[in-house]
Amino acid sequence: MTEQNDMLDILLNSDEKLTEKQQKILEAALEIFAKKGYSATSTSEIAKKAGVAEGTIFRHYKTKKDLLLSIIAPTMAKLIAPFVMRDINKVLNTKHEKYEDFLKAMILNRQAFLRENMSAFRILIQEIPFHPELKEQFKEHIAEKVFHRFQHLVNFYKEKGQIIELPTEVVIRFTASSVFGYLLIRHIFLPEAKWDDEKEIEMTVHMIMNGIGAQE
Amino acid sequence: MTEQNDMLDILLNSDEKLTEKQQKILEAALEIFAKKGYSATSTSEIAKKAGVAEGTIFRHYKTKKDLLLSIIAPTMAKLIAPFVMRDINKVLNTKHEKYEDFLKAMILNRQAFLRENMSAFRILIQEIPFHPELKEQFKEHIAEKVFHRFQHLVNFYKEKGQIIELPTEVVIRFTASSVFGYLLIRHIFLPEAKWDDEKEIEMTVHMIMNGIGAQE
Amino acid sequence: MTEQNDMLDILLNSDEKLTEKQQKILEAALEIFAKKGYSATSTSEIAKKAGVAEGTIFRHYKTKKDLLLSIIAPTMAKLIAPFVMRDINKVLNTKHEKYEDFLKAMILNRQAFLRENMSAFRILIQEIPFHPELKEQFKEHIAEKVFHRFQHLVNFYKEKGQIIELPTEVVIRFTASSVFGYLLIRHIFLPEAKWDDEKEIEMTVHMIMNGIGAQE
Amino acid sequence: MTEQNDMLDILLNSDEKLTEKQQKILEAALEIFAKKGYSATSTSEIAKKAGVAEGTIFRHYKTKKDLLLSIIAPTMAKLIAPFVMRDINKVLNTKHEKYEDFLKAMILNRQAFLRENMSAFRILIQEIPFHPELKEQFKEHIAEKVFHRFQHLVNFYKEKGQIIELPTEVVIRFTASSVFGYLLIRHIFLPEAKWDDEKEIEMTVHMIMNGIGAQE
DNA sequence: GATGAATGAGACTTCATTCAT
DNA sequence: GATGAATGAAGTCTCATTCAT
Repeated sequence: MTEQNDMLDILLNSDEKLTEKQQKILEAALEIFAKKGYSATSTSEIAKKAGVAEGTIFRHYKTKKDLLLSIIAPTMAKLIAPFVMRDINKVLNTKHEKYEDFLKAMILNRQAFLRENMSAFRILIQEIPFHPELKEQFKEHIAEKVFHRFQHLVNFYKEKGQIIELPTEVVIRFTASSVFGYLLIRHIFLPEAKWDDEKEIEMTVHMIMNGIGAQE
Repeated sequence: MTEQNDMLDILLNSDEKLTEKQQKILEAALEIFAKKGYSATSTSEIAKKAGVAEGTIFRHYKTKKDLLLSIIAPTMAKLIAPFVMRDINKVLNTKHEKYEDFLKAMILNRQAFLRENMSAFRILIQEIPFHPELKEQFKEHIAEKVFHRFQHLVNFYKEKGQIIELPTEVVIRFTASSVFGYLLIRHIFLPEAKWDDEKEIEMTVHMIMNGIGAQE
Repeated sequence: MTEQNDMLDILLNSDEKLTEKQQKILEAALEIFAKKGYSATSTSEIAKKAGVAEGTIFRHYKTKKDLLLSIIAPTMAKLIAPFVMRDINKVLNTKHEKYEDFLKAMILNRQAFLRENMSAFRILIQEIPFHPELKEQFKEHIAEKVFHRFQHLVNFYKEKGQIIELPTEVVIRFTASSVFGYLLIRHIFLPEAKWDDEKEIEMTVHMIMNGIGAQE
Repeated sequence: MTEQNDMLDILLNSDEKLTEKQQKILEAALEIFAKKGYSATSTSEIAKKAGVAEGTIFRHYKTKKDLLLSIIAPTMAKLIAPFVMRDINKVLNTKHEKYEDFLKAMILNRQAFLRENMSAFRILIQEIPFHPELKEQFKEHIAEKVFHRFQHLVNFYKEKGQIIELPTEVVIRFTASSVFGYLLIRHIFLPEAKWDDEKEIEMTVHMIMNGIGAQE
């Protein structure tokens, strides 16, 4: 309960109550962190791009790291929101009769999120390796929750006879790999190529289902 | 020819002709770069860990970036070596009757490499996003070569009727995602877990083959 | 016009709008550069003498060279100011009936300047040989302008029959050599000797006039 | 006596007994010191240009400063040689009936020297201001000797009635200024211009003689 | 709340010099 | 005699952060 409320807090509070300057700072940091990495970015550079004085940054964020967290924390939360908040966003719930349909819905939903949060997402995956606290936080609060939810889901579809008898974690890993593989290539490595998203997702889900689906 | 010789040069020259101190420097840099990232690592820290004077680093590597490249360049080369040097390493060649067998051989081969070059590999994937020249170099010299080789391979097995009629790049993406997904989780995210590699690879290849294999 | 305004800008802006610390830095740099030369002077030494943190220097002057230029540029400008700004400073204009009078006025005027800007002048002549851009700037923007003005002046007095028929540039070189010779020995080589400036200038001008003056 | 022998030593020893490497080092240092100044020149740069190892420099010259002195000391000596060694080089002796002839001979003689020792001469005048010992050495051992010799000369011609009644030091300063003025412009400031040396010297001497010569 | 001058620690790098080979 | 790897002090410059205005 409390945790979910924490999450809600983060989700609802972020992007609100922000001074215009604060907004500018966040935007500038977002852009530069994503491009050059946290360590290689100087606060003076952020200040310049944000059009504020150097001191102003530290009025709103006690330290440079604080600024990083102000970007990463809400992004983490939003990234996994659909998997955690069961009553709010029903898009990904077990309403779907088929694992296939669930996958499609999930990919579309998260792809939409990615599209609007590319920079923040980049920062998230680029910085996590360098900040043990972030890594820990990610594992404990994020990865495991999503993983558990997925376990339930996969088991659910297994019982329905839609997924073959492989260890659940293997199924999850395979599914996740295929999905992330597509999303990363699509949005990070070759974002400027022309993509027929619908068809690509279709094929991806198709291969996944072939890979782990039970013969009907 | 020349390109292959370049590659050979890099592969054979590296790790040789190195002063003892130089070796120490490389090892120290390798370790710290991997853990904290290039930008967050100071040359004084490297010097201390290597047990040399800070000036000594710059006798061997003109700049800090030079030191980074001295680690990354050979790693890139070795990483893709089996895909590029057709006559030397036959492990991955089309001698394999089945795509399945090829996949297994490749995974085992590259997994062995990863095991011995984890730190360098981490640095490679962690730093590429922050260094446009590296990114470019990676795309042009590395990714495309490997990709082309894979195209030939996949087409070869397609003609043999072992792979279903999906766009070649989709097949490659799917295969690569599944394989990298396994390797990353296995070696980067959860390296300390106990893994039955043989079985995991077995299952991974199995799922891939289900996903894209033609029904016999 | 524009050029004259540039010059005016430099002349009027310099020494104004300066922080107290900035002023201190300039003074310290001035003194040490003059004594030890630009290259042999360290920024830490300047900081210490100026009583500021070393970082403060670089807040005001992007580089050490910048600091040098902040000293040299205005000095160059002021040095030749009377020769360039015809309407402002009439001291050296052709109001003088005789070349002799013009010379005396000029020497006195520039000697006063030198007295108050010895260090900067030293730096100017000591550093120009080592900085090609300065040399170029000096030649193009300074030397030529002054030279042209002198050509007009000498021609003017030639037409008046006060100067014998030698090539104008030879007359200028001779005059300049004699004047600079006096000023350098007086202020640079033997500044601590006792000088009767009025008499020395009298004799110098006398010799110059004998050297190039027409017999009346 | 001893002093003259010292001088002789320097003159005769220099350029002899030099290893090939040593010669190379001297040449390299000469060139770079002249261009960039002593302080801004690194020993490694000299080593590179000389084609020797860094250590080799310090085998021959205990310190970098030693290397500088090895260039400057003989140059100083040679520069004033004709004024000091009365019996060896008679070119500039009082054999000349007229001050005018003496001047011409002297200018030609020293101009020849300058032409062959430009770099060393540049270093001499560029570095003296920054090295108090050099300045002292120059004043005591060089300037004064030459000055005294000149005093005798000027007095000699004064007595002959060839020079007007001005203080001897004024005459010397005026003569020296005119001569150096010519030589500096000719060889340092505008060396690439086309010069009719004979005519220029003619005019220069002419002006000097007008300036200080007695009417016959 | 916002500014930007000031800071001092520490970043990368260069340097003159030494010394084992 | 020559080398060049090694050094550590010192060089220039950047940085995150503070604080008086």
